[in-house]
Amino acid sequence: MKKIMIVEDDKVICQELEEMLNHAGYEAVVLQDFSKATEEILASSVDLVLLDINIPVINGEVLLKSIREKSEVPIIMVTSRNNETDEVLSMSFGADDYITKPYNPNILLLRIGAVLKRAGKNNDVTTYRNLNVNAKKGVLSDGERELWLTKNEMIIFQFLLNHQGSIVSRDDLMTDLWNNDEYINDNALTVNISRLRAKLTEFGIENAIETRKGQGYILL
Amino acid sequence: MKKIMIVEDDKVICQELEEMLNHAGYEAVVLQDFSKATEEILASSVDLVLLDINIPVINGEVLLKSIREKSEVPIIMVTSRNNETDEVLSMSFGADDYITKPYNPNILLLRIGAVLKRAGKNNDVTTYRNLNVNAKKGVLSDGERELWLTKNEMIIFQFLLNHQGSIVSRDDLMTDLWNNDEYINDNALTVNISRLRAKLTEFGIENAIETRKGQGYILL
DNA sequence: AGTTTTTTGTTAAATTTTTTTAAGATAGTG
DNA sequence: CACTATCTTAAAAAAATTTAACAAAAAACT
Repeated sequence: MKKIMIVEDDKVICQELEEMLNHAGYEAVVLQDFSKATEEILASSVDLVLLDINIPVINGEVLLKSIREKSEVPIIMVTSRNNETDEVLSMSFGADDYITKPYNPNILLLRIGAVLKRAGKNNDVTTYRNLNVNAKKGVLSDGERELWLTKNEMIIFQFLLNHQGSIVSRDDLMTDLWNNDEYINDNALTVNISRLRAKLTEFGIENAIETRKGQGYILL
Repeated sequence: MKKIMIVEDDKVICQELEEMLNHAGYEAVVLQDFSKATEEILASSVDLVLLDINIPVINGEVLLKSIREKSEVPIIMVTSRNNETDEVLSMSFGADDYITKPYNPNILLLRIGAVLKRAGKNNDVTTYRNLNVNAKKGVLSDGERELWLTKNEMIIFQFLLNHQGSIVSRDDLMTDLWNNDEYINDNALTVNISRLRAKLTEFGIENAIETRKGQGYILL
């Protein structure tokens, strides 16, 4: 479950947000002590921060910049309508999105979803067509069956997935796999690709990985 | 220069937008005929579409969906403030962002910048006439068909594209291809050019690469 | 620690795709 | 018209990739 940190001093709004987020399937956390905001947020390992620009003790934009120095955590700024330059500034300071108060709850949820989705590309669980790809467990599943990928197969698949639709050179894949530390027969890659393809075929996914001779591979 | 298609029926707003975008360094294009909107947009190879949800002839959301079926081109929806569900719906139909009318020009530019930046990570796509030349995918496409180039064909085409309108000597091309490492029959180049021409012809593009005897080739 | 199983890398032969070569045809130029 | 640069086509060659079988290494188990 995704964890969202609410940084907002109005107790009423805070509670409303908390309820709404919990109701929408997130785990809402409210920042208590604004004086140690940066530290608390960094330490809390949340998936997203909802940050009001008007908070006591520390200015919202300052906090934004200070978080950005240390972390890439997605941040949505909450700005007040009467100050449009806030929005412009926030974005250029590294916010992922902003929303003006008072906001429509549906839109807020939508934006949270969009930002998380964008950020989630660095995550453990991704999907490919009808497959769930769980990197941590090293398993592919289509709801019915599960199939294990070996370490190398998963490395390759993830790399292709992160570059889906683009040609990925064999060199890049080899660097990703073996980091050029040791010399490895470049056919080892071919064999691993071949094994990955065989597993995808077991799910009925064929020709997902195309060969572009002389250029690399491309995941369709 | 990034090309932006404006889909909007209010002539005044259209002109304002056009000026603003041009001033900001974009190339603005205004859609003229709403009845063939999908086709025109797909064929125009723009980098972004600014799509008003309230347009005549075809409903904005329908158009959005119809474009999305064929293309990944970034789309920002322009919605009216009094109808908030539009925003929610648009996003779920595949828009990359939306903005409510009346909008702050700075914010619009910011959003355009953000969306283009996000999109730009996926492909370094250039265009040639009605063709998209996607180096990462190694394909040419005209919206309908896709055709991929081999390594050498892509090298040549990119080189010509980078020097479009100028004569490129055969020697330069050969250096670009083989780096003068080894001796290669200079007819190899001719054959490669010939094959590239054949592929362009499949898109109906003929005489794009002209021969200038004794001097080289020129891409028109 | 020793055994078994799984994963990974290697090799060699087979296959596929791309590139080069070669040779005759075509077209521009003086 | 003669000369040369370029084009086209098909066949040959080269390069890249695939596959299968096996060996080595790593991991899991007893």
